Amino acid sequence: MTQSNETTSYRDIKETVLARIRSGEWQPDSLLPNEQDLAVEFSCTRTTVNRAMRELADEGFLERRRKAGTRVLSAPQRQARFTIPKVRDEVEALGGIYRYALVSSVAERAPEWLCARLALKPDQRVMHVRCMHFNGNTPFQYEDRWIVIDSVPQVVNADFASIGPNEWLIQTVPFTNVELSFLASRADDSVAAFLDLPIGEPVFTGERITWLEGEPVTFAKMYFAAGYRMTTQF
Amino acid sequence: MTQSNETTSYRDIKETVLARIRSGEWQPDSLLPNEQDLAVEFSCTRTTVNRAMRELADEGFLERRRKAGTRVLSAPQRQARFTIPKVRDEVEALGGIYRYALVSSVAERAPEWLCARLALKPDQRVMHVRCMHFNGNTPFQYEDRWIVIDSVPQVVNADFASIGPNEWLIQTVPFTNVELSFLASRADDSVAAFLDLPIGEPVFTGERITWLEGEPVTFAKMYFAAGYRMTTQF
DNA sequence: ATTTCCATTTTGTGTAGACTTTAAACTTTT
DNA sequence: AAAAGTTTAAAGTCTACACAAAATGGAAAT
Repeated sequence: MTQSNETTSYRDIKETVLARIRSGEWQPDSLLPNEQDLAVEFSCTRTTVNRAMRELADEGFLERRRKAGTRVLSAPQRQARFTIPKVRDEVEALGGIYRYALVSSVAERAPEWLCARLALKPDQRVMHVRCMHFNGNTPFQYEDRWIVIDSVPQVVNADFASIGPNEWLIQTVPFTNVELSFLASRADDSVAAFLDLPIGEPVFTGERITWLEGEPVTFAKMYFAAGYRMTTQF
Repeated sequence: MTQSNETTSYRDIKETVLARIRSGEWQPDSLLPNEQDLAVEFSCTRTTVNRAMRELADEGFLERRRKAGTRVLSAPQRQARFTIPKVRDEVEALGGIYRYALVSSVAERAPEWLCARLALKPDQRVMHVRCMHFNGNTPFQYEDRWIVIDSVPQVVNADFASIGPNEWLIQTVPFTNVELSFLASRADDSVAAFLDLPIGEPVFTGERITWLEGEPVTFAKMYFAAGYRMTTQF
């Protein structure tokens, strides 16, 4: 059969299902008709229904289990998707001019807390890079980063005066796993100085750990300037 | 033809493609073979290749355009997905015992800043609910929330002494749009008192605005206890 | 009453093929 | 050249059907 312009598409099905959930016709926890029945109702194939339902499940509205069927999630486990842009893009999206400055770049023995955090051997060496990201002349982010030399030997030759460690890493090593955290920390004297804040001021802070096939690659702390907020819509 | 146990599945294709990207075989910005050719290479149908590539594009690794083909994204626009659990679930996931306490619940005229934030008419009335969420006896989150009465008339009869406003809203009104922000704020005297912190301490703070088909429903500020961090892995 | 095992149901994924939509690339006209 | 129209390649989506895999619910065995 051919796909006429009156076909029910998987998009239509998604919308209809969502509408039924919102209207209360399909209550939370209730079991939905199976795919075959829905295919009949929407007069399309099961394949099309399957795609619609699969996507709704991916998006966190439904829960599906073989044999058990599909049910409406009671607490719509809606997930916020935060895009993690590169600082440069973030600044430029604000209409600002991105500027980068290296503060320091030293090879050193990994401090104890870092060994614990990344499961490093006691004497492993790391490259410790500190740098600033500006929006024009205004501090935007202060970055404090450690890169595991054993995992990325080329790092000893990298020129972090001309390129930020994040951009360098992205184009140099791939990664397979990331752990990303956000928290509120207080500005210690160096953070305060770099971000031009009073000491003790609240600072929105990100921490990022990156691995490549189980090998720790880098740990970064990112301190954002006053007033920063991370926002998403869905 | 039937699906033997030696079939290449869309998962295999995804893995292979990712591996090729990581190994550098397929450079950023380079154009990939078209679906038909890949189907031949993987000896499967185009349908299967399509699913693999579509998902990789959804996940932010590829960019696809009709006629133009599929290319590797240079800056893998990886998105972090934070699940936004209900406080109760979050506390229970920590192995704690969730306890809830109402602080106050008053109907009032929306303050000016809120009118601006939610695009309310000057004299619209809102229900102002303040409450605490505990992990055992330890403060976990202080919630300061406003609910637009015109959008949710039933709210005037809700008993927020026995159920938290968030749980009540979830089971009462659906929503279509959400804006969620996170920031670091400083504890003012009331936040400090509720969370048992010194005044001025950094507090990880969430703000959530919810709409139903364009109508503003609620604005919530969530102040998290000291040491809170929001984490995700991918 | 409890555990083990099995049939059955429901989703998951694949094949094969066709039509649709988009937009890049080419061609013609102005 | 620049604009407008045309061709065409690639992804997007649907049909129709088949077999696979999981897990539930009940039957059988302990």
